[in-house]
Amino acid sequence: MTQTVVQQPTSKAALISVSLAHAENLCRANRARLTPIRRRVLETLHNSNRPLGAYDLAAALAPQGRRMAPITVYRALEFLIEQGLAHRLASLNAYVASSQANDGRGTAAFLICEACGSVSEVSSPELHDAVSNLHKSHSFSPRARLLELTGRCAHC
Amino acid sequence: MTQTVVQQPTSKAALISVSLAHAENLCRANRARLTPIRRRVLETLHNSNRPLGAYDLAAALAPQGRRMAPITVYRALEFLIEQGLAHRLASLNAYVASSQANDGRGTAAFLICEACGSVSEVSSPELHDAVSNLHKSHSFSPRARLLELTGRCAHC
DNA sequence: ACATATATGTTATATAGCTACATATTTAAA
DNA sequence: TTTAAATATGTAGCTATATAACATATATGT
Ligand SMILES: [Zn+2]
Ligand SMILES: [Zn+2]
Ligand SMILES: [Zn+2]
Ligand SMILES: [Zn+2]
Repeated sequence: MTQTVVQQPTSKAALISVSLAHAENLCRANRARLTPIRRRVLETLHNSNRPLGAYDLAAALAPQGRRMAPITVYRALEFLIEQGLAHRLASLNAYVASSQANDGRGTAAFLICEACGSVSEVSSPELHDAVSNLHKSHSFSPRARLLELTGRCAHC
Repeated sequence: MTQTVVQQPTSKAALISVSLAHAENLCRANRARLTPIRRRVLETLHNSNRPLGAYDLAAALAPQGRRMAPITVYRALEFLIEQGLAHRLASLNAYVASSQANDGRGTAAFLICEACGSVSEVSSPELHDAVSNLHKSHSFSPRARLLELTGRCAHC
């Protein structure tokens, strides 16, 4: 009996369309509106293999030579970040799409490669606990966490 | 036999002068030059009970109405950060003097209170290990760590 | 005293993010 | 299904943060 090995849809395009579908669902569930502009910003972030600045996005989202008004991009980013669909990297003044892989795994950190510019979102229960204990031991009520580690990735 | 309880020099002014003396020693050891400008920037940071922006420093360091050239402040900050005497808080675009208390205790994090603006530099071996393991498990060579936790402090 | 490296002064510019207010679109109520 | 309210976008100008480029001054080592 022969077995057919089906190629899983792991191409970049396929992964992105999965992410966008997830975003649609999430927003529907939250009664939040993933408008065309917001969707295009998210899509552009997913299509990029490195973080994009707000003005990069503004340029990417307008036709040749022109550029979308920066405020429009900032408003879309604010929405996406609120929904947990994107992150701001404070050390780069740039933005990335959230990785599905890290959903609901608690405290996430970003590994930022200075050589190739790539960023990966990672987490560990150990890290989550350490941060959590740090809060507790200082009676600090957390709202936002910013964990960015800069250096060289495995490949560089 | 009577015992004289000597008041320890724990006033703010005394603590600051200890910190500045430490800075002098450190720079001497590193053959780095703690020039008057750099020293004044560091002193101003120590005198503040909250982080200061570069332009705040520029205003504070020039006589009434005038302001030091921003680039001068940025150059001084760059020096202080290189020497480990100050930190940049990326989530605030602001700067703080390093706490002596955290010297050589590995990875430090900052607890930033949104209500009162205070910042404390904290650490734990647990946090240090968690970050360290995260690096290792992703074959990532770290250079800089950015750990900022925003919320409400014990007092607020 | 000289040469070199380091630090500061001066001016202009780049980059990032936001305010204010008008218009359009969507949603919910009447 | 009008109407009203809430939400989103357009447009213009502005504020805040950070750096580039080049000249001058000061310190350091020979
Ligand atoms: Zn995420
Ligand atoms: Zn890399
Ligand atoms: Zn420190
Ligand atoms: Zn507080």
